[in-house]
Amino acid sequence: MNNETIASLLKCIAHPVKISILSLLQREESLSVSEIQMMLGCDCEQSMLSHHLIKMKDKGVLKSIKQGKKIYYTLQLKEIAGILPILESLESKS
Amino acid sequence: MNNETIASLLKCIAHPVKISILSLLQREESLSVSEIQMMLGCDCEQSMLSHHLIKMKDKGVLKSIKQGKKIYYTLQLKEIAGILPILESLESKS
DNA sequence: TTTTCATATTAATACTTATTCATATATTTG
DNA sequence: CAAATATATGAATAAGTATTAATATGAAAA
Repeated sequence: MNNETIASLLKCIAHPVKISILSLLQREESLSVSEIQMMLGCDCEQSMLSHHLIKMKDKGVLKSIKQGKKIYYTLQLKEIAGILPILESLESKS
Repeated sequence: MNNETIASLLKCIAHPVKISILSLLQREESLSVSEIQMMLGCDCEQSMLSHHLIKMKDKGVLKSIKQGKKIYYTLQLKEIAGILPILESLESKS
């Protein structure tokens, strides 16, 4: 991946709610939108959440499959799982 | 680090030129602004570069020391060095 | 076959960030 | 001290992104 692409990927996930979503999907393999919403504890409204998910899907970070009226999202870029723990373990400075 | 802080850190480095700067500083330990500018091969103008460096310094990603009329920048958040290789080794999809 | 449930889409607005340009500051050199 | 060098600062504008609200779609249930 070149720097251009790396930057646009980071931009795409650089949002607190998106980070939370990624953490969830690291542990759960596959979750429906409404499950994610529950787990986020309503600090994200339906349409906002949908926007987040779709953007990450477009960038190839997530993928989704439809099952009945639900849509299940999964980590597609598994390597993301590698960078989150590094970040989480940092000392807070700002 | 909480998700809020992680997000703001990622946001801060999510820019192609900033990624390049970080790569350079991973290999070189310490570089002056003008050295960085040379190495970037003029796809970044003086004041733009200065803005980038200062923003990363403010977030604690870089630190700087002054020596004569030059200012040397160094990686402060060394752990960044851990996430770049992961990203660089990804297959390009967008 | 109408209602309900789960999610997506669109458009408008508000916010944030990037970029540029002009100028300022501090240090060294002649 | 004047000129040159290295970098920072600030303000203006442009460009991009987030947020919200209203509506649409599509599948299942009644």
